[in-house]
Amino acid sequence: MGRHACCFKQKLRKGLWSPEEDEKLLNHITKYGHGCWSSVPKLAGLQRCGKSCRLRWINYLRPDLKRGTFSQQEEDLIVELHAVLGNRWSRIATRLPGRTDNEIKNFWNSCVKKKLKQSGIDPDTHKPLNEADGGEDRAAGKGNKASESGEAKLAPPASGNPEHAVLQPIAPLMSMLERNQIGRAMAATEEPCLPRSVESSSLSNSMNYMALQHASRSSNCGILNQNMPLWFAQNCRLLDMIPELSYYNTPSTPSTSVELEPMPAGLPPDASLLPFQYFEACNTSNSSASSGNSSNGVELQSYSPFLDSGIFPWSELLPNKGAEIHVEGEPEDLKWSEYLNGTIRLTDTINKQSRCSHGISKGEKHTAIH
DNA sequence: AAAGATATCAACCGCATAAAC
DNA sequence: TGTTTATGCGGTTGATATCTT
Repeated sequence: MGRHACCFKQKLRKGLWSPEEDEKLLNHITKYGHGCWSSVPKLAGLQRCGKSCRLRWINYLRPDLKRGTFSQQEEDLIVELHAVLGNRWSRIATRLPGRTDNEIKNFWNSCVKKKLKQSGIDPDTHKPLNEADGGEDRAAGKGNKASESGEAKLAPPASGNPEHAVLQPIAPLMSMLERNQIGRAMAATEEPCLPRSVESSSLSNSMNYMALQHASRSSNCGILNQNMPLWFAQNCRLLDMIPELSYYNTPSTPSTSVELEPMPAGLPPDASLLPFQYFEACNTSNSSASSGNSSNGVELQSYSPFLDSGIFPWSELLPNKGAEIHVEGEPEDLKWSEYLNGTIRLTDTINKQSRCSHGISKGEKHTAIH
């Protein structure tokens, strides 16, 4: 279809919106809501197509828009979400209240991409550039189905050996990990949204890779410092809380594409909203780990490639394997130790996210109406 | 100060898909 | 069930602003 039917009508204005048009649209929607977009221009007295009105409202006139420059936290979040979701800007935008998909897309294309490249990271694959140039870059190139559909490809260094890891600055990712933002960002993900076919070992290696880089940096000499075991445990644990990442059920097959398991029967409809309930404690060898650890009658998956990739005795790093999660505290104040000790109440996190993404009122209406 | 290069961002285009008929 | 209409999304374009030479 492409162009909306109303766009074929004559005398429809195109291009930048005038202040008068903005006012008309704003007044109309404020009074009556938008209803059917195709009827909005007529009702509002505008010579625009409905599509154009919708876009103008969503990207500019909506009162809950944040505008302004992106904060470092937002930037970090975008990078990490892009690594998981790819170019699904609308999905990413749902994690950044007050930001539009268009805004994020522009920010990515004009700023973040460049920064990542300068840091030696391929913005498409989130891999080191020198690797992206290699054999695998065909996967990221044009004509690649996955690439075109916006699927992110997480593939860290081929070798999981820290000595072989190419240490590149990935400050945004690491700083976010350190601030627990992945967990919070992903906690409200509606459904497992990674492509069904993803290299699971790449995901795990990616995190290993990130961790190793962090380790290298934090020790200033490429040697793990004494805090690393905890750090590793924390982040690896966290990944299992992310439904997109925890949903793989083939922990040990290296470098093979795997099909995601379907949602287990009996899972509550919104179970994917409960990532923290949908994991157990990271010991893949213990297939009975789910027993006695099911929340809402759900048998929890046992999977953690991150912990069994062979670099570290991951499982040994995790205290309270299979700890039941319950809570007491505001998510913002969550500490890693709380994750590890199982003292987080997931619903708090989700409710918080929910509050953020709905009914956002900043009290500040943007003033950019020309 | 002027010209060209680069960055930014609003808006459009076309496709996919859901909903209505 | 097939067709038409409406909506949403991501890619792309073009105008404007800013920077560099």
